[in-house]
Amino acid sequence: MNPLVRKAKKPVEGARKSTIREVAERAGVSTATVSRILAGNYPDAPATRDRVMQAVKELHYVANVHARSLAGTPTKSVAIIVNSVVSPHYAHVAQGVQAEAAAVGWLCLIGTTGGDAERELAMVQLMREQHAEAVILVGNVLANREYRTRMSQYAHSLAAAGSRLVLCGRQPLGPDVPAVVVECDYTGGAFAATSHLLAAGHKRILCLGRRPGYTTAEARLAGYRNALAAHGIPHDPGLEVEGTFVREEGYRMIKERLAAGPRDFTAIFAFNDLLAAGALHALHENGLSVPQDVSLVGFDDLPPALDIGLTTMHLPHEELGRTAVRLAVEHATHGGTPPHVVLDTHLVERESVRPLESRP
Amino acid sequence: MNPLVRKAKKPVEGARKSTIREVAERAGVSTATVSRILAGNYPDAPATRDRVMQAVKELHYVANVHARSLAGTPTKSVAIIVNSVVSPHYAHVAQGVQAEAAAVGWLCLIGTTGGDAERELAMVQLMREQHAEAVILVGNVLANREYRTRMSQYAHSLAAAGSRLVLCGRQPLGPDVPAVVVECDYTGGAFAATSHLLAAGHKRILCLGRRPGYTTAEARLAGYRNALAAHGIPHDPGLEVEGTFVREEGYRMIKERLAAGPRDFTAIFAFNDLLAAGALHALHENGLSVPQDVSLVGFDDLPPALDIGLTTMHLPHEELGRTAVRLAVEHATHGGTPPHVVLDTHLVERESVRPLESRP
DNA sequence: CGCTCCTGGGAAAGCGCTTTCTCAACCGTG
DNA sequence: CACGGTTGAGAAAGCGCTTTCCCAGGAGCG
Repeated sequence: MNPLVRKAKKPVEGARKSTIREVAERAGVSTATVSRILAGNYPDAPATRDRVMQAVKELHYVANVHARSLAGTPTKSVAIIVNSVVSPHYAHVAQGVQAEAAAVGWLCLIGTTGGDAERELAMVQLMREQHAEAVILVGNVLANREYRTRMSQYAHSLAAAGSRLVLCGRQPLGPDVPAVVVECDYTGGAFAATSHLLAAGHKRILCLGRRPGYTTAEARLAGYRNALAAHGIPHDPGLEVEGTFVREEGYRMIKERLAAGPRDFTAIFAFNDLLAAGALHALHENGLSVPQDVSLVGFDDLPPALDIGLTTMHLPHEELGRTAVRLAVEHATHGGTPPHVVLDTHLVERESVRPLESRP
Repeated sequence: MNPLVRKAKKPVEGARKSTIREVAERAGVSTATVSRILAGNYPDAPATRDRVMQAVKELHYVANVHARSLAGTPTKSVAIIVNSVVSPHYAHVAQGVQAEAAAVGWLCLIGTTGGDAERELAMVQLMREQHAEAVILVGNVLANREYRTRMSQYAHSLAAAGSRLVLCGRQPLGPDVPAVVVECDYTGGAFAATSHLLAAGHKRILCLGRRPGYTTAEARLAGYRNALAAHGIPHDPGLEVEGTFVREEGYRMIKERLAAGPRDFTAIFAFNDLLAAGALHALHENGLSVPQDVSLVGFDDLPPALDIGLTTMHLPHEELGRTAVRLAVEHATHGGTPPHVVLDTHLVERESVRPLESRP
């Protein structure tokens, strides 16, 4: 049933958790009384109350969540599933989710997939078993046919169980799939970033991070192309460099390109800041400086950006996470069609762009 | 009882989770049979098996973890509590924890404290209710008397319940407190970092991040002082700058110091990379460059380090997390005295240190 | 052919809690 | 002093699952 392994092993010592019965006995009352006093929603005599609290303290008693859940006072929780926690974008979203969950007293479960669709599906399944109020999926994934089908199924069964699937920074699965969607305007952002470069007079703009089939990459590429088109610049596929969204790739892309022949671009639009950082490194190694020789724009406005003075598109990462759980909660409470919100992005100007001098 | 709020709200629609009984009825068998077939640990007739699996599929059935836990097949989980997920160090540790947990099929719960001891205690309590196999506490905290007492109590009651408290990158609470400890050799690392600067001929070394009462800061300060002493350099309290471990603070420290008077140091040892990044920024603003004018060493070897070419102490962040859960598991299985391991650190040389020219 | 031995599956007893439902005691009133 | 209205607390019924314990039927044996 469950695709994730579960090894069974016995603890070596007979460690025991104290039960409500033991507390009741020690306090000389019934379990019902203990339960009520702990819940604090019932008239209670101070004397009894004290005795119970005393027993609780002495026994280090904590209620068993599982029993409590079964009996009708479930602990709410929300699950977040990301590629990796170390990637700044995911980390920020996770932070937002965690913060918002904590604010309403919910627990936060977390799982990572390493970018593997198979593991992601398994994680969703696991979280479904946990009866999380919402399962939040963040970011990039290769959205092929089979994946969509399976994920739609999960969305449905999650919804049938009163939970929600939340897609965060990811395109909707389809019109009839009951999934909450919260994303940023990637296409618009990419449009703005590219336009910024175009406004500075750049015409040969390399873009880094093309990745067919991956939703986030495709959205940015679309924005890039739209901007070019809007400025009447012919679109050159040779300027669209393929690769994943990691630092090393940015480095590789530029290194290889500069090694391959004379420089045929005056600016770079990197699809994320990591890529930009890697690219910058490669440029420096080739004696090129930013923005003197090459202008550079990133996407994300995450930690590396500030350190390298990168002009970049700011994304409301943490807000993405917060909104995800807020929306999930609201939707679970009020019902209706699953919301789909698009958060805005804006350009943050630092020191990596300079107008292109028009040569006479 | 529970210090965290729990709001109760009713879902708007009658969303229902299917139960094992419904599956049993649909398949025309008893619940016992369904349970056994799902567990797969019992001889079963293929025909029955197929009927059951069919029903499971049709009903989108997933077992209720809570019921299952109660009935004796608990889902194991491990909880990690950090200041914040966005801080790279915590993120890496969390990644390690998550990965290791996933490897043994455990669930990973996460909570953040924002550096507040009160919230940390509340989180431990919450995780205790969840019956996590281990509660992992990461990093810095103001370890005052009251905090220690309370945390020791939690350690004891966690241990009494067959769980473990794991302190990650934090000093032990005391000899008789049943807590697993895994940390890095901060003092040794700080010693090495400072020695590296000393070996390059620097004698006036500013150190950034003094913070009395905070264990991690104090360990680094001790290493710094030890190194100075080992080289017979008189120890100047005026060179120990106080502040928290964030970028802005590093910037502030250097900015204020340079504004206050002539530069009285030739090198800087920052207690973490964020501080170093901030300091670098301030140096640049003052027309000082690294390593030409000032040598700089950081601590952590986390993302900003690579981008700014920082020579720094490498810490095995992710390994810290992995070890934490591994140790907790082992200790829960085999018992004995709680282990205490210290992981090694090493210097990573980049381009931020240069030998001091001895002026004639 | 009568016996034991497997194999497959049902009944039912909990796991630890919450929550009706019930009831005893006690209060103040007319 | 009898009586309705509080207040405080117990008994017991589940919540959804796992797991003994138990039993029917067929295979294998002497």
